[in-house]
Amino acid sequence: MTLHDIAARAGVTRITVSRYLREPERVAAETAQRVQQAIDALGYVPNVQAGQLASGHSRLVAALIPNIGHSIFAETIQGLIEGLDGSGYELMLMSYAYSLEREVEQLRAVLGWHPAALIVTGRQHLPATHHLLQQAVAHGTPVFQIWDHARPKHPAGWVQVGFDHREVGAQMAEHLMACGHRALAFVDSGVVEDFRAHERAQGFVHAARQAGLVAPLLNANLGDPTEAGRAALHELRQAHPHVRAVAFANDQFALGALLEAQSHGLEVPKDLAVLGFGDFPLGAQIAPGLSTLRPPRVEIGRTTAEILRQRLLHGQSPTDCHLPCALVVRGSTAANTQAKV
Amino acid sequence: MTLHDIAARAGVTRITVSRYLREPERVAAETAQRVQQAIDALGYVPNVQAGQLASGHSRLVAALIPNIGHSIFAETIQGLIEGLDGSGYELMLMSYAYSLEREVEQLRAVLGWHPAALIVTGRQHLPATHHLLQQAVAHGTPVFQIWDHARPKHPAGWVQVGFDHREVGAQMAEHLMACGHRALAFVDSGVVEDFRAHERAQGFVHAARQAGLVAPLLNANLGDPTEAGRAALHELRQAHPHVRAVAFANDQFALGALLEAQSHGLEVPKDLAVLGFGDFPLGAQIAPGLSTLRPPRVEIGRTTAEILRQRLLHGQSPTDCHLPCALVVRGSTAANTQAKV
DNA sequence: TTGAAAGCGCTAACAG
DNA sequence: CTGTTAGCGCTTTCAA
Repeated sequence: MTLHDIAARAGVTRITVSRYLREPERVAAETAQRVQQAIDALGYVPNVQAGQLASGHSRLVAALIPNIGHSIFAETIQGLIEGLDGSGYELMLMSYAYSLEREVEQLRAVLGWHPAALIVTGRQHLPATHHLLQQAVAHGTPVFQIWDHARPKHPAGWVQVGFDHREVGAQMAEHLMACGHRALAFVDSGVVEDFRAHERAQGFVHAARQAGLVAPLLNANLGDPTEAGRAALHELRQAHPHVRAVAFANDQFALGALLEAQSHGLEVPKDLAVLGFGDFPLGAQIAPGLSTLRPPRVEIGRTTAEILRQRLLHGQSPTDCHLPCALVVRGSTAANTQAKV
Repeated sequence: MTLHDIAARAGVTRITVSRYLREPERVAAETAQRVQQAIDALGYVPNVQAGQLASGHSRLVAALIPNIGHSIFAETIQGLIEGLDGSGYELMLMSYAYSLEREVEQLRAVLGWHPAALIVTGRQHLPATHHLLQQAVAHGTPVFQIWDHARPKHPAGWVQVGFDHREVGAQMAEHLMACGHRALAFVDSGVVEDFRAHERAQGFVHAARQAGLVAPLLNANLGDPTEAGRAALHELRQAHPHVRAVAFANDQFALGALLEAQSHGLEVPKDLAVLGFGDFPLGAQIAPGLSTLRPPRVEIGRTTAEILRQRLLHGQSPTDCHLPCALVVRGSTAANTQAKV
């Protein structure tokens, strides 16, 4: 089923059908009608790949995501898809399970599809990845770095949509200090490639040091994150029994620690303040509610889609969008506080 | 950067380069080396779309998912991606937010890419969707229905990977009855298009009726599912105060209900047994642990990928894979029971 | 307003 | 083992 079949049935040539599909106003009304009838009758679906090959224009956007199973990224993807809906662009998703080697491979594979834009997560990649991205940019393909936003500003062609994770780490320390705490600690992710978690950790420790405090930094175990949070709290209480306020690289760790603390009879937040990151759904349901920083999960996807459309359709767009995290104070850091959302 | 450039640099013609890429053993070792050098030097990436157009073979798999944001589907996608990794096939993902109208549109859009296989969620679609899928099958494109498995068996070309949701509903009723309960109820999803939840509800009510019981059936509100679970329990206690065991369409509802029950001083499972579906991570962490049915989230993705590879590479494959749910008994239905996983 | 010719980058089939 | 010819389904440019 090709243009040819439609053309034959409508009594025109292929080019007229093609033109009707792309610029219907340039075809006589009466011809248009016959063509449309033929299309409907035969259930014609244009071959996108042939069209792209001939025109040199791609309608494909490729996104490289560390782990789609993580709900935090799943919502961003959902936002991306919704934002792209109706634009004519399709999304090709690659998930590399936090393996940077696989990221390069996936990038290589996807480049063969000649995507109109590339979306990558964060700023940290293997040199080979950077090299390929540079080439793509040089070739006119915009590259979006999402879930991150940091100075120094990247060169032209690159777009950042996200927030500064060091700054978020600092926000976390400042909130705990504002609650009156001086004995702080941070539990970082044990996944080496979770660079953004490490930046939050650094931001936290740095802010504490600025305030004259020394905040110990632990690494959570791999495996089930809630279990890891439990274990981390256990370890922390052995090694640093004086600590009264702990921030975690994510809410799952924090939740595990909260449950662990309670099961040992500690009162939260009186004996121990607990602060998470991510605003996962359950933090609002448990008692006490989990204080946390809420990243703009869906907004990152939607904004990226929006900038993408501007860029691809009109050639111009912002190169930069800072979407800050919101501090959500619940009971785990501030006694007698209503959920402030 | 095309085959031509590589060929020129290696002192051969395009076809030799093309052949080297696809059947390296059919090229002289010495030639192969020169070609490879040229490829490396110029950083050549073959144009997938041109190749597919010329060969008529597609290396694209399209998947239609109700909602990627739902972690339950996110893990299936992760499984799919992992299972497809290294096969040379790429995944194109479409999420239609449980809108069947959008599902048809997305299907239409993706058909233009001439995918090698289609993956759809469940068996229930608009007639237009069914029609298009039929056409695809008639054309030799296999269609996978995932997250569902039911008789009567579909015609050739279709593959089911999942489980029978009515059966799961029955399993839920049977577990509660085995715990000694006679006053049962089911809280179904309020999303009209969540057909699989409705099937679980029907299976539940049917199994209860077989046992001579009348189990009331409520619909949860839309919006935040944990809140909806809370509200549903409230409503249930007003309308059917005698009920002592409730099953829910998913764990989030169940969790909300569990928390609601506890906040009203009800003892779980003594005063009220609570059973969920999905085995979301938190059910194991809270006290009492949430009893639930665990669907093979990741396995559905992996198995689908496996069957897909068999089908696309060797032409033959099972047409059917039943992956049952596991009953996970924790404290919310059985007092003094260890988590049995 | 419509059509003819040429070609996008690659591969199939056959020939050498 | 390598090359030639033809063409995948569509779009571009130009001419009618």
